[in-house]
Amino acid sequence: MNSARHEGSQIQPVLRRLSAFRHLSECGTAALDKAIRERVLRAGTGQDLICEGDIPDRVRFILSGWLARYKTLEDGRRQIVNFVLPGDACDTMIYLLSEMDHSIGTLTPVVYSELERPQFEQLMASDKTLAEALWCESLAGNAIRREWAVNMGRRVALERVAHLLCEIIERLRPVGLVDGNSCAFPITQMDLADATGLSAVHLNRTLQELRAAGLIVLRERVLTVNDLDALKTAALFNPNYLHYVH
Amino acid sequence: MNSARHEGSQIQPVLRRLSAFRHLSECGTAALDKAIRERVLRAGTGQDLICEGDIPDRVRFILSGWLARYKTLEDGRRQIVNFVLPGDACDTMIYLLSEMDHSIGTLTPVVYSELERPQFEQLMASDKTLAEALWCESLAGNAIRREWAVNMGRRVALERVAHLLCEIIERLRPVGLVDGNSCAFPITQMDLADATGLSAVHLNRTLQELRAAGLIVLRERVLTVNDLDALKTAALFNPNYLHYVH
DNA sequence: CGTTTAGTTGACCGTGCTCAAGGGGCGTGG
DNA sequence: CCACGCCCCTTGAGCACGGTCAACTAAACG
Repeated sequence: MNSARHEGSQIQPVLRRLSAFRHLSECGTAALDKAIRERVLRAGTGQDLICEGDIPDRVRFILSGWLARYKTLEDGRRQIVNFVLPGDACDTMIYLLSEMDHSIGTLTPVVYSELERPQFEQLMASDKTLAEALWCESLAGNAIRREWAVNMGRRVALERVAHLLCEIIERLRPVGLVDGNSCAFPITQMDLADATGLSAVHLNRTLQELRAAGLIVLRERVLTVNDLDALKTAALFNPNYLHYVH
Repeated sequence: MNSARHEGSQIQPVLRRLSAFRHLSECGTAALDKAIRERVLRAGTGQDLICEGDIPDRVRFILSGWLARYKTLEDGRRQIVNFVLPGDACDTMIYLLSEMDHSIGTLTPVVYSELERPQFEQLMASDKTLAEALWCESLAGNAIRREWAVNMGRRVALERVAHLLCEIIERLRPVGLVDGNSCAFPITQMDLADATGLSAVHLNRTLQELRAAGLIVLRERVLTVNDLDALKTAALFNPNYLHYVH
């Protein structure tokens, strides 16, 4: 997370992520670049960018760090319904809704850019491929949520955790955050538990099972997967739902 | 399901559903009406409108009947990731993606309208409030999927089934398919099980628990809920995620 | 009238949860 | 510099929620 020092140059993840959906024209790239640099902010771990019940009036792009969309039940049970990773947008057109139905909070220190509605609409109007890429990003987010429903409804704990790890790796790869077989993995087991619908205790045991099977190495906030195909097989992972074109 | 006899007049559900998000102008209503009547089709129970892997090239509006979005794992486990009810669209802008990541199949006989991409884009361009309503519909579908993640991850069987029933009622109500305390409920327990991530046996027992508690009456394909507030309390149901404006 | 599909019930079992305790790393304050 | 507290991870024991397998009934259907 050393991005804070030169945040102006940290648009890379967004460009790389959107490029996974559409080849961006120079004009679109320039417009995006300019809009994002306009207002770069940062937040520490455990802060909410926006809460359930708030009125959404702006769109954000994540430049570095991990966040979670989550909902909390009255009695405290928390469910993470999506991770938000560098390059992701949250959310295209969200200001059309009158109220947030979930919260978005940081799991690590985060650097992000904020666009007010008029700026964002201007951006969408500036370039057709850029607009399409943003729509695709939104549709792909939808698809991820569908896959999570399958994950929680029909996969057992081991498959479920393996699947989530495969997804994270395949989402980090196009934004350049996977180095060989490893990637930074800055979140806690509690976060993973809340994302998989498991208890923290059982999540811990499931990770140990994955380690014992030689499928993952996870320590000191670094995830290493030496045989990704084996992990994908264990997870029944099919990457089609990520909708990358290249 | 007697809609087949006079399908030309069955645009009501779509109008009513979109009106829940934005007041539609006369011009928008007329354009929508015209576009939908152009090509009305029907399908029997158990047919797929589109399958995982297919290339999406058109948008559909459901005029009557229930469908499910679902995914199937290699070993046959099925998960319904969403119900598609009368008035729903599937899906705004879907043709931007190169391949379907899930299937959409009928659970009952269905009457629907199909729009090719150019027609749909023309429709979106014809009226601003209509376009916004369609976007809201899409964003609300997103929100429903988030709530499902909470449902499957953090609610126990009884709460989970109760929550799904509350959601269905609150989605059927604005399209005029709730009559007093009752609505047609044309799907099987197997479908409900696949939607809640439960086994068919346990779903059956959970329904009986809800019946024994006096929370629901479900027989002969009709669901009656005499005390909806009690059911909502049991489900920890908060309707904010449906994003209805009126 | 036979066959299929949907719903129901029982018995048994296993995955994953709860409760509880303890260890290690790290930051903070005395 | 050390003590303390906090957060995160780990482990054990017991149990319950929900799954699996199997049989049976009732209704729908051809």
